[in-house]
Amino acid sequence: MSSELQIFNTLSRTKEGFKPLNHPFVGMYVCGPTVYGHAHLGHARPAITFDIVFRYLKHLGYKVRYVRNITDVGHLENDADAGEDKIAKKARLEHLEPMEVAQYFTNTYHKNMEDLNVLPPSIEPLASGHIIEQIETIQKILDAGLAYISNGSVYFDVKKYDARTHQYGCLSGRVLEDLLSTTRELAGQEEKHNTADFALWKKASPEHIMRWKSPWSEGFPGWHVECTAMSAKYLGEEFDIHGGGMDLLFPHHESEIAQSTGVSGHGPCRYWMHNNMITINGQKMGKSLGNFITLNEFFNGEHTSLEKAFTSMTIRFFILQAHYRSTLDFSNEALLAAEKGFARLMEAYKTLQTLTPSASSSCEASSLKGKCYDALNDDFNTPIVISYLFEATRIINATKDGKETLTVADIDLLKELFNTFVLDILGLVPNTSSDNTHILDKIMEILLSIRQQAKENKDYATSDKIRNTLSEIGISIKDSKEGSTWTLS
RNA sequence: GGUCUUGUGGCCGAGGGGCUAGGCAGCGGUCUGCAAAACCGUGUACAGCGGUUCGAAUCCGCUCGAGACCUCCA
Repeated sequence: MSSELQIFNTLSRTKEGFKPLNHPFVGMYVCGPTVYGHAHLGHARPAITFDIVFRYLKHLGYKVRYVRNITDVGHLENDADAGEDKIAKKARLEHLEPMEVAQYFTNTYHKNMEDLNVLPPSIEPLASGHIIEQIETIQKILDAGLAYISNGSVYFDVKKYDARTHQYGCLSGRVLEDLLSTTRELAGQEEKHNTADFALWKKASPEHIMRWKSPWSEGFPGWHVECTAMSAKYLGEEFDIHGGGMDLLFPHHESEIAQSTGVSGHGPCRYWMHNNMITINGQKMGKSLGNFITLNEFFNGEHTSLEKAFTSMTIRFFILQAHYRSTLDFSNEALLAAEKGFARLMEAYKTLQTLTPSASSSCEASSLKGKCYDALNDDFNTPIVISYLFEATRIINATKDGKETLTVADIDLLKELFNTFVLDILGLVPNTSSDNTHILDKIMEILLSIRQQAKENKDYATSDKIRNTLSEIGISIKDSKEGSTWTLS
């Protein structure tokens, strides 16, 4: 490859060459889901974005430790139940143990991720399993004089922190004075010195069921400490990449920087990466807006705004067709287009295995590999990679039709291109129907030979009946000079 | 109101001072019993108005539109 990996760092708002702190090791932390609901399309974006980062860094030979947390405690709700944990609320409504709810949605999240071919992270720590570490982190911030205790709760003193020229707002581009004047007044804020201060520890109200003992009160950790405590525990006080959705930029990641700096004197990582949002009718798909479609609904088609079910690979391909820092607008039409495009790509992969080599190549296939590396090195530009893969697709199809020729070496090069980029790095795999594939293969072989016989006898009623009936159950037949092939849609 | 981002052909989306992005859809053809697929050909696209420049979709300014964050959110 001719270029080096460049990563867009939110902190500097520029692309920077990637240099790991301890070559060849790379530490990466990504904010995972809060497990109080089914994962929706929005959740698939960071998962797939950082799956690509994870896969590509490993492909480049780095030894990556990828930590992605599960938030099963600590997020406050902004409604009548203020102060009550989201997970606890759901549990009370359904008469379940909070941990039962968390476990249930963790399980479905894992299933969804597996379907999307998202590799599991190296470590997936639970917030509830790291209360002690969070208490220790809070204590260190108190010792540094950057937090105060108020009525059993502990708050981060943003003004004091900022006064030490640490610049609260360096990541999100905010100015503390503006924050102090624009932060909305909410109920239960009288414990804070300033509205911009954020909770490190919250004293639990009597009805709050998720609670732990601490030096300050029986309660639960605040919104942002878990990531600071767990990333430091598994990746050290400074690591390479911290990722998450753009909506977490402020206040979550800004506060993480403040907490880390309070503990160690510097921010937690070298590179901050943020994926953009998936929109629906131009608006962010999110829980609070109620305009989200869960991944399960995509897979089974049971949602009013979906015309049909879509496979997990269509979703993955759809997401990879846009750059991770751009918004991506969902619509049936866009997804249908992704579905067809993906099918064409996978069809070419299949065709590639059956190509007959020639003595010379009539087209230029050898430069594609380098171009794909260049695209990935340019801040993981997957849409550009895909455009080159379609160029390869055109060459493959034309060669099959006898309009272009390829040498054995070039065919091998294209096979390597597909194996490396499509399968390994982009993580796109052919849709598989079941474990009975080989049986299906045999049955189809028989059906196609009967149909061929019928065609030769000009018994088109029979041949069409076979084709149409198969089409109804999702198997499409393609006829060519060499015979008929079939695909599962 | 503050901070940040953004406006590309019917749709989704790259790119980003002079070089065809790509996919889907459409149209015309080749092939085919028919269809599908595949292949070939096919598009006055860069919100508007000014400015800088030999040259702007790309840089700058203004106008208009959209979004994100400021409150849990991927």
